[in-house]
Amino acid sequence: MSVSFKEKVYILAGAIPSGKVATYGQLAALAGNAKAARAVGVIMKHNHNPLLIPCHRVVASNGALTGYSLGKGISSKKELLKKEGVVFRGQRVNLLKSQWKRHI
DNA sequence: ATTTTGACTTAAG
DNA sequence: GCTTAAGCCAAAA
Repeated sequence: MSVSFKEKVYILAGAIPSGKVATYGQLAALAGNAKAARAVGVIMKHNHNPLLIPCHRVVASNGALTGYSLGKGISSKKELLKKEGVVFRGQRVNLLKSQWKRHI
């Protein structure tokens, strides 16, 4: 393959529209390996393009906000998502309404 | 080349 | 709903 797994993840992450969120597992699956969700997390942490890669739109499968390397971390991430219109259910994101569904 | 790590996920109690 | 345990993968050291 021409592009590495992480490059696909970057591309996919960058394709997440505003107001929507995707799970690590989802990105991993779209990137080619549904079981590489962990790797996706590591990649996100190591990412160096926060402007091109809205990693704040990537959440855990249960809708919880796990990590964030910018601002105040989770707090900043949550506020940012809220601002974008993502539906929150308390401390977690309502994936039923705000999960990004890629147009196959 | 090998080992460690980590922003995950699912299953079970 | 929360905690514990185990599985699985790619990237970094």
